[in-house]
Amino acid sequence: MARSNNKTRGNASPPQTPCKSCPLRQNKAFRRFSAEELEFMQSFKGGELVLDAGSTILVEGTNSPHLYTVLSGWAIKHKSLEDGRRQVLNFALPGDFLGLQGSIFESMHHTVEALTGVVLCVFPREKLWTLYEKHQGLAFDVTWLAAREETILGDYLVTVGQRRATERVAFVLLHLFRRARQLELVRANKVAFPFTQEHLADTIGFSLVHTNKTLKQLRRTATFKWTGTEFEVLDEKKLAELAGESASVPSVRPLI
Amino acid sequence: MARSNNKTRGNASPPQTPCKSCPLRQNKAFRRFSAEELEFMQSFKGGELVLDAGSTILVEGTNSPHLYTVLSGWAIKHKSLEDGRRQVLNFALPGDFLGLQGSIFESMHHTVEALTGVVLCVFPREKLWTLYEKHQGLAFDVTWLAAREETILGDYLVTVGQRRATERVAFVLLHLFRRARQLELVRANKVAFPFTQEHLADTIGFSLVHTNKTLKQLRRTATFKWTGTEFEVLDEKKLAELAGESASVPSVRPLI
DNA sequence: CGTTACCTTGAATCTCCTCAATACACGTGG
DNA sequence: CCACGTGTATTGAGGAGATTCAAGGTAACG
Repeated sequence: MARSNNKTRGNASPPQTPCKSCPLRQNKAFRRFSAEELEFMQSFKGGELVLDAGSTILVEGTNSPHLYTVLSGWAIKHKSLEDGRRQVLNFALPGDFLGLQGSIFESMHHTVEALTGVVLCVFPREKLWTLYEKHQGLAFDVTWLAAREETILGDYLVTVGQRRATERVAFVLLHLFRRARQLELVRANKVAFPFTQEHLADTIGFSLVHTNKTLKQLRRTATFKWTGTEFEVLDEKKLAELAGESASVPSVRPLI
Repeated sequence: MARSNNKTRGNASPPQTPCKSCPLRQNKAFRRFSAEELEFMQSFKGGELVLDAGSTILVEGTNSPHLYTVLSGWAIKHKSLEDGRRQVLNFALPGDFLGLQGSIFESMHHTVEALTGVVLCVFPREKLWTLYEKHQGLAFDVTWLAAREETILGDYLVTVGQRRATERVAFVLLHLFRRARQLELVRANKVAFPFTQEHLADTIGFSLVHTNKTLKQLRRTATFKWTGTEFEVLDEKKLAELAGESASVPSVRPLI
């Protein structure tokens, strides 16, 4: 279940990263932008926002004048019921785009919270329309990102609705591992997972206790280790089998 | 659980409906298109496809050269695991857009199946790019539709992950009732629901038997009637309370 | 060195699943 | 017309799976 953690501290205007030399764009997972596109992104970008772990980035039911791209760090998207039950919808990693719903509808339909310290690129949402008018390639990219989110939510819905306990845990852990690997966050099959068993429980729709017992059972398969923050995959093939079927992680993607 | 039903019969080129006089556009729920937009939609539209109930419209893992808009009828979007377990992701009603994933990724990530006879507007996907280039308003609409799908999937994920049995059933029934009402398919609080308890079970992540028993329990609240195909709401406020919290149905939407 | 956050485990209970049987409506072919 | 098969809805019984409650353990941090 959720805990309340409402601090939102952060620094505006830290040392800026020019889009041309964006560290994320070095990664082959992101499609190459043209010079004009990069120039536009630079003009679109209103600054950077640095937030501590635990900060709230966007709030369900409210509206932000900004769109964000995660430059570094992890965040979590979730929705809550009145009595405190909480469902994690998805995780946000570097390159992920946040706040589109607020620019399209009257308000956000979920909350986004930083799991680690994060650096966000900030875009004023009133310029989103300019992007559609002047850079159709980027407009298509925005649609791409929305469609990808839809795909992930669909995979998670299948997981929560149909998979059994060990499958659910294996599926989510492997999915996050593979996303992290695509972003070159994995070294020697190890990656820092900055979330707790409670986050995992709220992702797969189980209680914390049952999630813990399922993890205990899964550890006997010796397909992974997860101690403290470090997650290590020992037998990816077998873990993928335990997950039932793995979620697709597109190999090339846009970086708005 | 799923049954296999692979017939795909249909008639191409039936009497065509010109976009200008599209019956759906009479409905105030859809935003008004400019003359140029209507003209483009007319040129974008490649024809109409009429399919019987049970027909498969799009198949997970494959790719279709077409995009579709539902002109009339109901369809269901679902994903299956190898052993036959099936998760319904969403329902498609008139005005809903189908096949975007196939135009953005290598293939569809879910299957779409007609629940009733349906009439679909057919669009060649290679012209989607022209839409982005020439009609940014429509491009934004495509993004809007993708974001709306994301919102609904998020609501369903919360429902399956966190709500208890009666809440799940009430939530989905009310959500579909309200979507149907927006499309003027509801007369005297009654609407034809063209799906079975098995479809509902696969939507909320329960077995058919347990779904049936939950329905029996819910009927005692006298908030609705559901006999045969007809669904009638008797006490919407109370039903909404039983659902826990209702999903948003945007009041104005685009019709691609 | 106490507090806090997170992880772990056991016991009792309840929710939900599977299996199995029955009932009903409908359409098809004899 | 009736007999039969099929799809859907309903109900009971027994057991697997998940929840809640409760307690204890460990590492990090001031």
